[in-house]
Amino acid sequence: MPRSTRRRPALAHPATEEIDLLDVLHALSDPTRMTIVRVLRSEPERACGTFPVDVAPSTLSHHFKVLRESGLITQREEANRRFSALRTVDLERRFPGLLDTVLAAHAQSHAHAQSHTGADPGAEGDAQA
Amino acid sequence: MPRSTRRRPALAHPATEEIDLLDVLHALSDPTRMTIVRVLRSEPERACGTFPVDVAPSTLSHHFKVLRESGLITQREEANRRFSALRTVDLERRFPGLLDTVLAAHAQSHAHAQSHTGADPGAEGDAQA
DNA sequence: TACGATGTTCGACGAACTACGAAGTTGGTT
DNA sequence: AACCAACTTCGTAGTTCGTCGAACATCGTA
Repeated sequence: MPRSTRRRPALAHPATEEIDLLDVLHALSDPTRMTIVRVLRSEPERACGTFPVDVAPSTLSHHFKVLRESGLITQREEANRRFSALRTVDLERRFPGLLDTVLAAHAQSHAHAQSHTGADPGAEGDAQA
Repeated sequence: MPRSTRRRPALAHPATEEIDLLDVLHALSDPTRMTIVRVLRSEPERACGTFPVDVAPSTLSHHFKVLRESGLITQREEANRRFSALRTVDLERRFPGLLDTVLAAHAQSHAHAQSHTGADPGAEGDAQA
């Protein structure tokens, strides 16, 4: 008999004060993970399998682990699904303005020669970086 | 006889519009390189060998190459010295506020339980990250 | 000319990273 | 119970990364 209601080892998240900047920057420097973070910024939470990225489930699982251990996201289990959410409040507290600035930079980075069209897909439509 | 005054291959730098955010984030995610960038923020330029980092010359050279190719720094040759400088203007244009925010975050990241001492070395004194 | 100082380039090596498939776990459904 | 769906963990292949030492290039100087 299990000794508690949670069967899984319980997901490890760093405390807010323990979030390391270099870990965060490294986590964000991967295209797949950047896509995940961008999608997560426009939604409160989302199940792992529903992200517009094109990698195998096991690979995706790895990326979520990196994001979680860097402190960028939280993961919550519900039934056999795992929902991820950005730690916006914690991140804002730890590194004020960082997330906004980086994501704005990424958005601009992808506004090629079409800045006048005003067609910002905003995390929708464009998978990967 | 050399066909021009520059004997070396001439250093390659990405154009401002070509600076890639993920490359920048990756470049900044290394402790040694972050130290270099921090030092460079408080000075207009500096010779390679004068940075407070503890790695072999060849390793340092590698890090400078990564920083240069990511678009974070420029390098200028003078005699047998190579001076590096942050591309603050270009970076501000490409990714407004990014450098300031990241460096502020890093400074905060290292203000442990001593924020009241006012002893912020500010790129001086603490080698590495 | 010879030497020393400053940096770079060239392998090399181990560690870390990204990726995948196979197998396992958990929970809902038939 | 059998099955499917959603993920994770494990093992592994291939690549990239950070590091170093050895050798090389350039410039100023003894």
